[in-house]
Amino acid sequence: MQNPESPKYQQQKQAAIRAAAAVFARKGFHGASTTDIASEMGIKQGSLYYYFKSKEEALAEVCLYGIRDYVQRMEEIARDDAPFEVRLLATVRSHLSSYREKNEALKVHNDERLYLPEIKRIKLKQLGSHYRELLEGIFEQGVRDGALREDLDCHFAAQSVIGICNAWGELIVRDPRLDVEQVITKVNDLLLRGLAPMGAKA
Amino acid sequence: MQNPESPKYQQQKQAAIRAAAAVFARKGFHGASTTDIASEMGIKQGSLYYYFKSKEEALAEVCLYGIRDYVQRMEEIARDDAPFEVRLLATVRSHLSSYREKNEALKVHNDERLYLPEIKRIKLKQLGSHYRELLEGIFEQGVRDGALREDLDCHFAAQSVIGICNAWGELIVRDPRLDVEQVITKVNDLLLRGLAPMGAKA
Amino acid sequence: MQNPESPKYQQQKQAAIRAAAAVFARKGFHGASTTDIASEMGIKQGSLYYYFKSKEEALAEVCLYGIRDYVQRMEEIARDDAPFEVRLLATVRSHLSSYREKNEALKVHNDERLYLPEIKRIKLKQLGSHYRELLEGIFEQGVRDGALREDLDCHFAAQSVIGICNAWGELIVRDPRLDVEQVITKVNDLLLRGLAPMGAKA
Amino acid sequence: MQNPESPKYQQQKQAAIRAAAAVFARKGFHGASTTDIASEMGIKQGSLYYYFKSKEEALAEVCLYGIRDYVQRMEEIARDDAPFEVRLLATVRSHLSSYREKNEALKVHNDERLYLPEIKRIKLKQLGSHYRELLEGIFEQGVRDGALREDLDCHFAAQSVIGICNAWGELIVRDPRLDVEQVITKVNDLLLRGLAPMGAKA
DNA sequence: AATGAATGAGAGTTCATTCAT
DNA sequence: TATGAATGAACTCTCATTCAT
Repeated sequence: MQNPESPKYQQQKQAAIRAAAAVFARKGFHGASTTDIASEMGIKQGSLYYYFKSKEEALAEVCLYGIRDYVQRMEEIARDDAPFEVRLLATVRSHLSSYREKNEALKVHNDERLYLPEIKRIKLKQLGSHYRELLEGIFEQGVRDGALREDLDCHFAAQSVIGICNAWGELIVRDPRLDVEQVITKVNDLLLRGLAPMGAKA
Repeated sequence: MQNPESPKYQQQKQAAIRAAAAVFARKGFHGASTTDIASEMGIKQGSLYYYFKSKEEALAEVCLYGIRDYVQRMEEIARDDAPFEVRLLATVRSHLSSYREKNEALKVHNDERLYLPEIKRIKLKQLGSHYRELLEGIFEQGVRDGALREDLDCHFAAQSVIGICNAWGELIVRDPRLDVEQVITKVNDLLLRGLAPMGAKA
Repeated sequence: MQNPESPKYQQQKQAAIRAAAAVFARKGFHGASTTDIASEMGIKQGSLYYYFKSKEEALAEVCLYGIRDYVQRMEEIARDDAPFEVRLLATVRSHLSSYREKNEALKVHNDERLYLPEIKRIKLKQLGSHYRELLEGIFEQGVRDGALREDLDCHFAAQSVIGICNAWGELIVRDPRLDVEQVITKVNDLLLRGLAPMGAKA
Repeated sequence: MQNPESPKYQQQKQAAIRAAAAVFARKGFHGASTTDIASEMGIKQGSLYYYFKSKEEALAEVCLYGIRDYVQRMEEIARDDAPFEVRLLATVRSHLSSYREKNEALKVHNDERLYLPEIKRIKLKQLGSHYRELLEGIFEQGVRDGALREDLDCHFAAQSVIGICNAWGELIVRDPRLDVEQVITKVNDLLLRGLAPMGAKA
């Protein structure tokens, strides 16, 4: 809207995005009202429109906010030259701790982004694809290094990692008592070694 | 509401549930209107109330419908006395083919059931817990049989299986070209053996 | 909306259009609220949307209603093979009595139609142009017959007739005590003979 | 509000009135927003209230501005001792060139003044009546001088002149290519001599 | 002299729900 | 068994207005 440099404005806008994320995560996009969001951040409903042009735009901004540094962290992991096991663990940790540490924006991105019109989803799609490609690259490297099976379907593997992390992410969000670090370890272990005992036949 | 035994009524009621499932899956509970549901089944909006007392009840019935025979199939699998590998595969197959074969009700159960008031969710919770417990039982049996690692956290494992199946289920629903049988095989394999090559150190 | 054949629906829709016309005439399009319109026709605000998709559509329908038989009457006058003086009088009479007899829709058309988006104004434009062309045709015939000056600018004349009639129309609407028949006579006379005495030099 | 004498203030106030006139003319009183007006004059919305106590007051000032020197010019014409034909032409010219030369305030006065509360319209009414009376006086003088028909209804004539001028005024505002001087001539001629050929019977 | 920020009232619109028929 | 008609509450969004700075 106005002077987007004003620090006060920037700060409030951030608060608005976080409030929207919290409410969307709790009630879903259509189930959440702008009154909910406004009162979550302690202003009146009409004032919300000082920060968002529309409820839909609020969703767009939350989704972007949710996925942005999630992708960025993956870029760092991909850039890093560590062995596969380290990078997988980093990936799982980054993904799962997003759900606990930061806020609910990632969950909102996963669950509600489809309610955005195609055109507002382009950027999100790019980021999502980018994430998956980076992850696939890590898997391909893992195959070359012998850290993964030769016949691995890297696309399938990447989707599965994302899927299982999102599933546990939801559980983490819903149950605040869950020990995230422990979940991270177990997910990582499951992904690497599966459930069967070592040396079991295929 | 009268004559709820009449076969015509039963038949239309089923159609109503399926229509609601389709629409809820597509637009979410709050995003779907009763007009959407009615027109999906080819009747007028007001007529819906002949089959559902309220929109919320429609959701409840869809969720129940979605999870009921999903649980039932799990009961059959659990009752069966097959080796663990067979039962895991059966579980994954049952779960994933639900998404393709039957209808969208399971997805609706997963994504929208939280919008039901606590009281209408009791039955669903029971069924869900029952499912998880059956699955955990299968895992425990697998541990005893030596088909799974001794130190396996069976609760974690069950949740993970459910999570990864739901994740792939969403992908299956969204992309009709996916080869479900292939996904089943790969998911099953990933769960059993993980991504690392055989004989890799822990 | 629904079965547009239902006589009840048609009847109520007419009432809605007339109510909207009255309110728009009184308060202008932007100054009128849908609550005003609804209460003018004795229903609740939300129910208005059973008859109009939007307030804007209500305006469109009022305008169309206002101009439609106004044009139609002009077509009859144009078709008729009467001498010019008769047809001019008929035109003025038709135009001015519209304002008194029928309703406020013509005034709304004149004053508010510009608030419609271009696309909803096409039909109105056609009708308006048609009206003016018919009137110009009458003037051209009058020139040929010698009832009008040879050098008359028929386009100018038509616009002027329309303009002066609309101006008196507004006065008629605003002041119910005005004797319309007398106004008709005087306007007709002014148009034909002007203000100057007979035989005055140009 | 302080220092209303400061020349800068006076200048900006004039700009505000002109901006409001332009916007009201384009969108109507209710259709125009204070943001529109502010941005038309290049300031921010809140700053408008430095010049107007309220939007309604802005309308009042625009109307007054629009009609004031319109009346004043009429006073000059009335004071002048010219023959009737000269004064009529001067009247028409003054009225129509207002629409082109000055600004949109006169149109706003004509179309929107009724949205002012009775009390704020008193002054306008006085001015309008004064104008009409002056014009009627001119007509009465014309009758006495033999420049007009003996039986002329001067009130009717004055209203008609005003009406036809306003009608053409709207056309002038809407179509910038119209040759105003030509319209003036033709309107004047129509008023004086009517449409019929010289010497036609009544 | 002007603005950024906020507000509260009211707008148009949608929609779950009811009910006579 | 189904529908047309209506309703009232909730919702998103706009906007005139205020005021500290």
